[in-house]
Amino acid sequence: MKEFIFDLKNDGGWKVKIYLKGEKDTILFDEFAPYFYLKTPNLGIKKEIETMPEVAGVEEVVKKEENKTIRVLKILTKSPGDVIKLRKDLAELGEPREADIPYAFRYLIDRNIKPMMWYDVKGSEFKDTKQEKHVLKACAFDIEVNNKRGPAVDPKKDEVLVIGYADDKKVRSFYWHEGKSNEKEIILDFLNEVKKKDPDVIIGYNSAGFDVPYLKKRSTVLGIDFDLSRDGSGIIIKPTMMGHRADFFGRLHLDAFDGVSFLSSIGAMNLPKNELEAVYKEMFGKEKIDINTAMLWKMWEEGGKQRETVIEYNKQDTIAAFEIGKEFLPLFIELSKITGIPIYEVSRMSTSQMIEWMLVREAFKQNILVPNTPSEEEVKHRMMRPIKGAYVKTPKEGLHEKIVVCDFRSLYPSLIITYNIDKTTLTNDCSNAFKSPAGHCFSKEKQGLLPKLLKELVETRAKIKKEMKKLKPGTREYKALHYRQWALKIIANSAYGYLGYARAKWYCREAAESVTAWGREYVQETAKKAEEEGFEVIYGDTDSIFIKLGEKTKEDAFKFIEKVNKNLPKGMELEFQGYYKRGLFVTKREGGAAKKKYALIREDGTVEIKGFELVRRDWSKIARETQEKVIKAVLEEGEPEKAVKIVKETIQALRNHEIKTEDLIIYTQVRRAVNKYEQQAPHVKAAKKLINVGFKVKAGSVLEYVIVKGRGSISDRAIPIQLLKENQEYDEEYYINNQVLPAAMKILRELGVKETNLKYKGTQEGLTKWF
DNA sequence: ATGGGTCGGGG
DNA sequence: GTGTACGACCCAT
Repeated sequence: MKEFIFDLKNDGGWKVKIYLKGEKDTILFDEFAPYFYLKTPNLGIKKEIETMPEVAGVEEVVKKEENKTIRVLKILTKSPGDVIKLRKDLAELGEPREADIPYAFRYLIDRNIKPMMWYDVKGSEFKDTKQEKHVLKACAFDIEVNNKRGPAVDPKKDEVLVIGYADDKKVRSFYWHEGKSNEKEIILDFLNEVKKKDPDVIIGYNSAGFDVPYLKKRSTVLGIDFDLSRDGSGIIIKPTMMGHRADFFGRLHLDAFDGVSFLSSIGAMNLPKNELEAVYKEMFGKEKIDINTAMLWKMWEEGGKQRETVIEYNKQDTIAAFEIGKEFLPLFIELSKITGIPIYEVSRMSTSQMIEWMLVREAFKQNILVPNTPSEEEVKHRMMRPIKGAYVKTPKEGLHEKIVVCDFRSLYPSLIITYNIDKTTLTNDCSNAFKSPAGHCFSKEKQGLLPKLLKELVETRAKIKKEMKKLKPGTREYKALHYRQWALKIIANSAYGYLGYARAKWYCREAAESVTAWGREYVQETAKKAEEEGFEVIYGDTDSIFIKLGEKTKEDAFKFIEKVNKNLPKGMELEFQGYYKRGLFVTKREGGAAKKKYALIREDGTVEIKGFELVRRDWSKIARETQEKVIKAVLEEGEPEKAVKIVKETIQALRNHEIKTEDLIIYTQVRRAVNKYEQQAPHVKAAKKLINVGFKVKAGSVLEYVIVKGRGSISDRAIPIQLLKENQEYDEEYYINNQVLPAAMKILRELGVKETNLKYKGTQEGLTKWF
């Protein structure tokens, strides 16, 4: 029967529990022995190890390490957990190896099978078969809870007010109706709705960090069994370094926030805040209602229209989470199929970790003994010695017109493949090797693990791109291929990062250094050629150069690109990236080095901004909005006059106290018990003020505060909005000097505008002193 | 300057 | 899971 692995977990002993989907859903229990290796000079200890109670058997096996053949002990254990114990107990007798590979991963690697790939499954035999499409049923949910006691909501005390549910056909709201239903019933109704739908995927937004753990704990208080699994095995919530993970067997818990974080981490999404409202707008261009969540309980208590607004807000959040989650699902499916890592794991993993698991798979195929993950000490040591990075040409500061940007297509992956750059090919013997500008040699004799992997990724992607050209954009087939090529691109582009990733098993400083050294050479060489051709090069970064056309035309630029390409090695290519009518370039003052900081405007008026964003939510809306307006005005006008006017008007409005409180709120989270802070930061003091009047503030609460006028430090004057009195005056000087001006000056400084020109009223004086 | 502390989403 | 992020920014020194 044609099936694919949708979920799997350790089921105790030597058993893997696998959720198979296909024509019908089945659960397969497959036998698999947990094991690890011991590299030891004394293979004779085999007999002694065999007598240990956790050991099920010991074999002497041959493995490859650093191109040599070695003999190691393969130790089979009675249960997966025994590996942890034994790797500690046996550390004195040798070096435990491959003892940190999760049981389910080990199973998938050793059986050479991947989740979401279709197989002809007979018993526990998996035979490759033609790929079919996945039909997965999805739904989303979102909860609102009573936050009357303050921002620290507690499932032991604060009731669930609304649960929103959405799938592709239906949207429902479960909420309190006095006299009609109670809290227990709305949770049961929600569970019932999920049971009826029997979804494969349950989507939420920060649902692993909040909604699922909250509902589970709240249900315990109410005496309900809150279970979303398909086999009654419950919900497993595990605290992690940051937030939680929440699993239920047989269904995928897709936290759309993980998807957003992932896209942010690879630079595919760049929002100041990854909050649902902003993400939804960015991805779908649609607005949704937003309420001040600190006031949610009040709106609820007021009833009538106010309560309806809360229900509508919840409904829209649920729909937004559903739509966002559905966008990520095909990407994660493809990443899972490529890497062989289950979807939930892949959705929470960095690209370096994905590369690592793919290398582990490749090493297994080649019978190579996998290197151990470095110790924390070694990680620190690696991080202390940064790798010399890419070439960044100090930009010619200020405004420029008529700019052509060209870049090398997949520069780093091309270099790794072309020069066989890898930990496993690094050699002192430079006779039959590529020698990098950094002075390291990489053997030509045998293809390295990473170059092999990368070549496959790049070639597969090229094939897919070719197939896509035959298809109509927008069709289902086209979309499926689009996600596959995207996933391949994401992984290929992170190969360089892996070489310099301090926690990597195949970390190789020399390799990483060589990639950037070759990269610098190609980019600098190209920039030089451009100047020889009479272009002015105003900026260059990693794999791109920005050239100013001046008296030349776009066609001249195309001819130049063609000329460069004639002299590049096979697999490398310079491409035209875009044309911009104007651009603002900045040299980051801090640290002295030139950094990625520019804003460009296209002919159609759209703006591309790099490096300016005020990314954190502890900047007020007024500061962020002013900065955005300033950038746009400068690029549109080509001079700072309009931007200066905008800033001055904002400052005047602040002085006149015309700015809404909403635009002044600074959001910061307290991450621990408030009395455990050493530094009395504004949000800590704000939290203390709340506690003093009886609000509960716990680790995890987000403080919303405004800096008001009065005595003492900024922290002393940070007032949580719950305690803000009507007509209480905000500290306009703080908002001018610590928020609006720093934000605006990040841009205007580059155009010679002085802070004093913006601050004081004399407009005429200011305008004459720009340059 | 540098290094240690803190943050992120949700209500 | 046989595992525990990470990069940006703050303040204090």
